Amino acid sequence: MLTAARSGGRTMDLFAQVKALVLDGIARLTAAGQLPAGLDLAAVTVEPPRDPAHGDMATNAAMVLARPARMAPRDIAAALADALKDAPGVVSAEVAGPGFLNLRLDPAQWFGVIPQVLAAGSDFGRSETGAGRRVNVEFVSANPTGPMHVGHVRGAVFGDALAGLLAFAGHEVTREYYINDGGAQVDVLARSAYERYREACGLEPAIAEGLYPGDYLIPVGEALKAKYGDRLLDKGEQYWLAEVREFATDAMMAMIREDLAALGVEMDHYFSERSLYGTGQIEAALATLAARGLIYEGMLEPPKGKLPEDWEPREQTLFRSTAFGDDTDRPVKKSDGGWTYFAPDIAYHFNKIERGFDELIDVLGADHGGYVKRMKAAVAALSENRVPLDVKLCQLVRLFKGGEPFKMSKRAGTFVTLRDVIDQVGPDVTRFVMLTRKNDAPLDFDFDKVLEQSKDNPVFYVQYAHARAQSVLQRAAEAGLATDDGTLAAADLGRLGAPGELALVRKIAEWPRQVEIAAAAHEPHRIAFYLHELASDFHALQHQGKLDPALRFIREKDPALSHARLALVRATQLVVKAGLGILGVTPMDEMR
RNA sequence: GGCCUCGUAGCUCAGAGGAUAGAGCAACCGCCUCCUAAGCGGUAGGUCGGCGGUUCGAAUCCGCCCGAGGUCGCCA
Repeated sequence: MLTAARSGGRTMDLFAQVKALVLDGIARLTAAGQLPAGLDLAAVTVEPPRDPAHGDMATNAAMVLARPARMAPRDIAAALADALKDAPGVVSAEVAGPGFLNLRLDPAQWFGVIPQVLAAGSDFGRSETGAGRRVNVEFVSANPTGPMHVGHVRGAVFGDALAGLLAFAGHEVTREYYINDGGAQVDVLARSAYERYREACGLEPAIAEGLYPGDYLIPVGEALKAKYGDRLLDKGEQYWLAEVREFATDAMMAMIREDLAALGVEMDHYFSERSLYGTGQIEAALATLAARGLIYEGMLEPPKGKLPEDWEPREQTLFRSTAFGDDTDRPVKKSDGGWTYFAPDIAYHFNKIERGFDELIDVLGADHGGYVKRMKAAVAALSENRVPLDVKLCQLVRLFKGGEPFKMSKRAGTFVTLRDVIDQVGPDVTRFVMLTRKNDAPLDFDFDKVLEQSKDNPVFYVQYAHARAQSVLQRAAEAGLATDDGTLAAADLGRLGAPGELALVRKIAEWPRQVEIAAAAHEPHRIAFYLHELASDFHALQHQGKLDPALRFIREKDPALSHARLALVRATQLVVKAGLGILGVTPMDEMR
């Protein structure tokens, strides 16, 4: 069974295979009457034990089944051990602790992963768990009123890596950007651009308080002059506002797309908030809710504690989000009759649902935390609980330089844009560092430390593993050894078995499992941490060769052994490459 | 005051309900005639914020406190 390592052309997870063995063992015990029928096996897991001394894999089956089976856990474990001890690939099965069953595998099972990796290349670890599921990942969605600043970078990187991760796990993924071009902020943008237009026409710009003062609007003003000449001068706002707004918004979006491209992010779809207005889509979404009795005219309780100064009770149009777990119902109309931000957002999510996505993910800044419940409520209501919405909140990035906090201030001109970051440290470093923390933990970003070329810097540590593998393969080729994947895949892996080699191949074998765990949890940072561990095992093994030449990868007098070890090196490199690929980081072949 | 996120080694952080809680940095002790020392090994370091509860088993799930940040009708 364990040698049937592939299924449907895709590599299978060794842990999944062993779990299948365990489940098969349970089935045989059940058939033999040693276990009652109808047991729920959902909680049975097969995992690498924390302590390697406990064996290769451990299952909790006996402890999970003890209560429903009304048996002592160690008795179940003993029976299961007996059923599994002769299973193919299993060397021993021992009962331990409160009822763990520790399994030891023939090392050949572990090393058998290597040819799978070589055959699949950097596709090794791709999963089918998401097959047939369409996921929409909405991220960045920065207001189209200026260039992207550093605060947007984390969300951009996180969303893109999450999308890559889900795609690797078999989902059909759409990366989407919601353009907030429907609110008052784009009118402000238009007025700001208009002043720059006046400036381009030789007049003194009047950039009042509240307008956007940034230099990036100067070329927009010049472009407006090129397009309109002086036709917009001395005209009332109603004359030019809509046109200038569209022109400026387009210019801002062009700039943002360039920013994203510099970071290596490419969206599949840009969705304009404005396109929801005047097309009946907001009304239709709210009508859908109204038809379910979820829209009503009513009065809201004032918030607890300190009241806003201008609070006065008012009847307004409300969405009954409390029916879906929100703390209070939420207004969809402002007092002037216009929509609140929430209304088009409801329509936008309704649109996503109607496009047929099976799952929605919104990546937002932590300051939007208060928005999560109502949006989940809206999606649950609109999809009748069919489509889950997961909202991932990204915490702040704290900037440092040389260990000192880096104060940002628009006024002082120390406003840090995404471009500033990319220009200084490059997209690969930026991306990797942003992914070395959970999304909901704050992150420190030190311009000096992230560029440090040492093991203290996880980016270089992982990159170096890839480069070092490349260097070893290069050396081998220079020594006259064949290093193509076909030759390596055919190597006699029975020659492997040193402790460091086993540790490394075990880590490689964990890759498909890590992908599935990370994808299920929507946590790309797990990939970054896994890569660091993999790199560590590889660097350690490489170092063994320094202490004992017999353990070097390249043994010129023993080509067969060299090929086996080079196969391991190459497999490591391919997994590093695959992992970096998910994170959107370019693997380096050389780092001198 | 309500809600959200967080609280793990001196520091920065991992940790799908599993066994004696891990990694990096900092500290201390070592390792290059050598496939990249841009690296590797060892020592030391903990009432997992606190108290209860659920469970065979809790850093993990639930409740209540304490602390940090965010947020709270007509901003997006």
